[in-house]
Amino acid sequence: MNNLKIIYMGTPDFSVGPLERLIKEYNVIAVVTQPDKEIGRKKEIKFSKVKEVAIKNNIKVFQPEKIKQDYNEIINLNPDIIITCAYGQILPKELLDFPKYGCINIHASLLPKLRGGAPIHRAIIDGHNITGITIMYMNEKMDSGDIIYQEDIYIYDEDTVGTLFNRLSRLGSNMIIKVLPNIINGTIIRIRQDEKRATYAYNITREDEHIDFNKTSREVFNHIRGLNPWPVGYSTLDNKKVKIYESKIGNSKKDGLPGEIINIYNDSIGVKTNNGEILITSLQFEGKKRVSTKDYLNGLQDKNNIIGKKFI
RNA sequence: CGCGGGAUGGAGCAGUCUGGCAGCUCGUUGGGCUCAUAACCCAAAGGUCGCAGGUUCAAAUCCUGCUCCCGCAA
Repeated sequence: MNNLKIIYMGTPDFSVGPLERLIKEYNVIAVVTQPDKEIGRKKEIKFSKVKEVAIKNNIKVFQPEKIKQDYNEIINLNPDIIITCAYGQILPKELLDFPKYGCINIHASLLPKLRGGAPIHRAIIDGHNITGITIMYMNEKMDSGDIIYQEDIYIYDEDTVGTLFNRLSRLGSNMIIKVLPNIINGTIIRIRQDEKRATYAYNITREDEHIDFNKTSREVFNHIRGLNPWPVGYSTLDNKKVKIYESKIGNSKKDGLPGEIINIYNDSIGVKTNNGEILITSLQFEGKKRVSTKDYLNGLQDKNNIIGKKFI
């Protein structure tokens, strides 16, 4: 089994856990990840964690701009199986058909629900109580191949994308190790996805990051934690962009327009929503650092004059 | 050289334009009040004002250079 030649494809931090486990127990001959991107104000080029792990373990790294055209090097390595995890590109048919044991994907949702690039964010934003990991065969359509194995996990109110990310990454790592022997010896059952029950988790756009206080308190709460710690939801106050990191559901019945600040508490500000109040407990104004709402309030000359101001 | 904001006791900020005693809201410590308190009252400690140089009788404040942090855009 240690002779099994695995090629691993993944890009974000989420992909690191499974990669490390596979390196430990199998023969990963190459890692494929998205091309390096310029990051930040200074346009520094930063390697992804996946790339760093590969380099540290002396594993070859490929970063094709378009794997649809640029896959010969991968085939030349003659992999027995390709395992992907949030790689970010669709593999061409030639590649899908090549490995003896196929191409396997680790996806962070209970397929056919939440196909696409942002399943963890969408699971929280959409208010799901349960999500999980699906290990599946890949085909030419995004996340629609036959299911091999699934495990589920609860989503708690305390969860953010960050915490859920960690748990799902660990779960995915364990699951691929658990199920890989069965894939090799052919003792798994392929289950076709029910297309009628398919839903989609598209990548988060700029517009998706805008917090809409016309929604219910619960929806706003889910929206905020569904974007934390990345990319973080935002709104606008006094013509300044404000990122909103954390919130709680409030219970004030005060009247007001959605987005209006209706209460000031010790460590939060109460903002009117469609059906009540949301308490903002951690935020960041443009040009400033992230602060707790308590610190923000401490810095104001007159706390009370923010009452009635409106998040837009 | 992509655009912009910022650095002031442990935290968040005001003061900079117009140079003149280091200030506010918290936190910390001590004391008081209270059946009690995260509430209230009194007091104290705590700052090379990011770094380096310049102008001035005098610089947080004006001038020059630098470092670090952040928002946008990509």
